[in-house]
Amino acid sequence: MAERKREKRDPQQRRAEILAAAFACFSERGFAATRMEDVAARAGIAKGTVYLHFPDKEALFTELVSGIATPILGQIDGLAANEAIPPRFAISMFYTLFKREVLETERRHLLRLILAEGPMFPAVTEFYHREIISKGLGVLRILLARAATRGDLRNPAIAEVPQIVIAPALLSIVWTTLFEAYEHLDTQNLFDAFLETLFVPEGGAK
Amino acid sequence: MAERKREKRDPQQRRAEILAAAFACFSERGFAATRMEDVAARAGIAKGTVYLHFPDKEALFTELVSGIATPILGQIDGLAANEAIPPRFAISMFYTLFKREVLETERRHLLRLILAEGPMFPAVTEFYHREIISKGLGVLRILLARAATRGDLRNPAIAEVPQIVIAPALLSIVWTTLFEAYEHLDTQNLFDAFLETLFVPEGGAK
DNA sequence: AATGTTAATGACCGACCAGTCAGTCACAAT
DNA sequence: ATTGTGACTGACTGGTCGGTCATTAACATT
Repeated sequence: MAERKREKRDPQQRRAEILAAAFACFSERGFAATRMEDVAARAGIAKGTVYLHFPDKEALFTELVSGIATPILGQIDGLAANEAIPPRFAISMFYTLFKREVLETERRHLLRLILAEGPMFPAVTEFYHREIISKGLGVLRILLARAATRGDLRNPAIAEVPQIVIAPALLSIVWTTLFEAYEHLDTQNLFDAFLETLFVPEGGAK
Repeated sequence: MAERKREKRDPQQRRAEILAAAFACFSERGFAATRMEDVAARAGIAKGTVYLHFPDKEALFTELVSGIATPILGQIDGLAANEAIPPRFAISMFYTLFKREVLETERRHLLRLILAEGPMFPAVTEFYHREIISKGLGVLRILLARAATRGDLRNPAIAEVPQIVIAPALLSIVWTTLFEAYEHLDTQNLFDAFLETLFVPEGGAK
């Protein structure tokens, strides 16, 4: 039954398969509860093979969470570059991007993983702060400052606390991965209502 | 050295000591990484003794997280009861209460625990949604509706998404327990700026 | 003082699992 | 066909830890 034949692979491809399997396992069971054998089985290989590609469980985990994040980076700071884009539109795009690329994909589990396992892996937390949070806040700071000078913000003071923009995104992640089963949250509505609260209504800007 | 003598105790007190020790251990290392022996040692007793008070590790954990939350409940819905209290003030008090009773105490670790271990313990998640989140949202819904009819809200539509009010609180928990070491977040400022954004400025109300 | 009662102890058991490594097999080179 | 290479395998090891229980100590009763 399901006789698994030995099969050589391109190392890159094998690596990717292991990472994909590891992602699935870690996502649904957490770091501690995931067994290396589970990962191997999911990747369709033997346990020992995993160790040909990653030194140990922790390395597999950290490489995984670091690797998945990087691709998103490019998209983010593209938003601040073009000064012609109205700040409100840019932040709206930020939410849309977040929704489409994270919240509604398997990547949302990655974020939960970082929230959950972060304290156990300071290196991962530090990496995320440096590469994602810090850069994201930088972009938001620019956008909010621009919005403030244009008179687009109902409360210009929030330009000093760009974390506020992240708050609904964080909430949506936590809600959908914890409470969605008990009570639905309309994230689109959440983001829309929040944007409408931050920015003065249409026609209010000069 | 430190010869530990046998010592009988009032069962209630012993229980409380074990729960306190368990809270400390689970908070700082998570469920999986905490050993029952750690808990026992921290409580100053032998491992077997823990099992005289709790059937197993999981029961200890769930009882712990359920038990600590309950006391906060009373304070919360006191805020909605009195109609004379202006909604803005009530929500401001909500943040103050949250800051003083959760964010700046050891209880903040409890919240992180639920975020982190929640998916592993559906019973706990369900309990929290039912007893805390759901009730809290109910109160917020009332307060926001009241504020909307008084014309206090810059964007009345948020009365339909009370989760928005929770978002900054959630962010503050996650930030302080994950990123505070790398970048400070002034939570008072966060809450103040957010309140100022939600509500029309002084004198704007009727 | 002797006896009974019960909380407390910690050595022990067995399940579990990260990581290893001697051996195997697919494929390439000759 | 034969041989060499190294990716792959999975039984095994060493250690860990949740949970048990025979024993012991503290206290109560007589």
